[in-house]
Amino acid sequence: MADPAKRGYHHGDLRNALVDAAAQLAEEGGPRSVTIRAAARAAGVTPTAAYRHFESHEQLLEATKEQAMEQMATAMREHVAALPETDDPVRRALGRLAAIGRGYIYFAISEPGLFRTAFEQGGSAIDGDIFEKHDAPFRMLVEALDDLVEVGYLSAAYRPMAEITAWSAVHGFSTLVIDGPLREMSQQLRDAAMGRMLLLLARGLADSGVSSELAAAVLSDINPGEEN
Amino acid sequence: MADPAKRGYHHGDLRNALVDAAAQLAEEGGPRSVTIRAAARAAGVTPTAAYRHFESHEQLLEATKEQAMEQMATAMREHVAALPETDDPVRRALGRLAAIGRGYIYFAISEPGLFRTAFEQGGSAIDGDIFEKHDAPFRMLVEALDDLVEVGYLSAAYRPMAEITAWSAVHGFSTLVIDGPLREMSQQLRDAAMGRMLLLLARGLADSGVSSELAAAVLSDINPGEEN
DNA sequence: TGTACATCAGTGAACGCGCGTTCACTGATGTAC
DNA sequence: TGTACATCAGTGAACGCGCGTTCACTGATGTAC
Repeated sequence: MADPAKRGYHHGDLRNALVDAAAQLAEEGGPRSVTIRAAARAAGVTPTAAYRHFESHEQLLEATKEQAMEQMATAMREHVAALPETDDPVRRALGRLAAIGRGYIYFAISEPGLFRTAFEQGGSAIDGDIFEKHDAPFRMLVEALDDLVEVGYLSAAYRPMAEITAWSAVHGFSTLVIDGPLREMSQQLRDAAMGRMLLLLARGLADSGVSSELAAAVLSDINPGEEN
Repeated sequence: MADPAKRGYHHGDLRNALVDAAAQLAEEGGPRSVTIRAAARAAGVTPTAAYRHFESHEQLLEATKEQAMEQMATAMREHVAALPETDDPVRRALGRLAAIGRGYIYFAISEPGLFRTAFEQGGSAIDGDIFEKHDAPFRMLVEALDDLVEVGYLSAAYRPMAEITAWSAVHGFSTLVIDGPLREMSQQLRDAAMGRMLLLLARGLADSGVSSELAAAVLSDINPGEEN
């Protein structure tokens, strides 16, 4: 029954097959391409069959969004994991923040269809209290910022809502680059712009006692050109 | 012939009427709602008639985007114009940058459909050289940053590509708030978050010689609660 | 000032498309005995 | 181990929808004489 190789009249794992197909569609054509009919077609099944597993088109899209978000979180974690080791806790914390940002941006650039799908209007909101941090990528960001405080780089006075600023900058950069007016930038210029942005962000977060040369040093430490 | 009140068999100003109708549709339902048929319907005309003025649906959408962008530029200019006068050139320049950002964000919040339409995939790109600054809102930003250098707040070393950082932060904030996970934030929290973001941005841009208290002072000068 | 006529800006009907969704159905599966 | 049968997961045909676009057309406009 749980044998995925088995394909007969009963599919066995149609729900997952539909979501995978939908993610594939999203990857190629963004959220607009995610339709019940197309997903069913790709899964080799009648459109009606999809209604055994999803009540409506909206539910399929919702599931696809979640999958896209998971793929994004995975990509980000890989960036963090690839960070070179260091004994300096400030460098480590700052490097981690930058890696999170770069992971986010590179995912958007390499998988624009999935990125757009993940943030299509009406995803899960961070409701009411911002501290109910339930999304994986968001949680990573929160932890990185907490780390920066612990380590003495970010003063407690500037900590509140810092995740929103960091997130806004990185998210805005991503969307301007994939959909917006920065679309036709060369990769070289784009990487440079990203570096400047992460640097200004790090400077904005730095405690007054911290030299801004530190941020510049840490950020230039990490070679940004190895990806995509 | 140019009498707009005249409505007979010949409309007289159908192209503009169609774009206006399309903008109205965009305002209500975003770019997806902009269709030739719906615009023609709203203008009281047959779909076919639209083809006298636009070659395709895509052209109508393009014209609608431009209109949305113009409305946005107007809203931003109003924010800048409403700035209190001051003799301190640094305060003036910094205040102007913040007003531009607030204008951008408030437009997105009060006219999300138009905002989404303006930035729908495939707008006019800032091609090749970033210094071909042909978009009105973008030009405002460039000028504000140039001002900040002239006035001694932003050092020349951090000037290059600073517009991208500023734009990214403000744009990202806007989209996260209208479409993304910050959708359900209270207005109060949202305004506070925006204030923090503009403050961190101003700190990131500040020359090392400039006290970060200045940025805080300038930004809190401007009462952010009067709008929307 | 009047008229013939080219041009222009609309109409109305129709096409094919892919979509979401519903209906009555049927073949496959697994379980009770 | 075999069988009857309920349940489950599909099929296939059909619906109505709004869309972009094209066709042959016609009424209104403006201009040359």
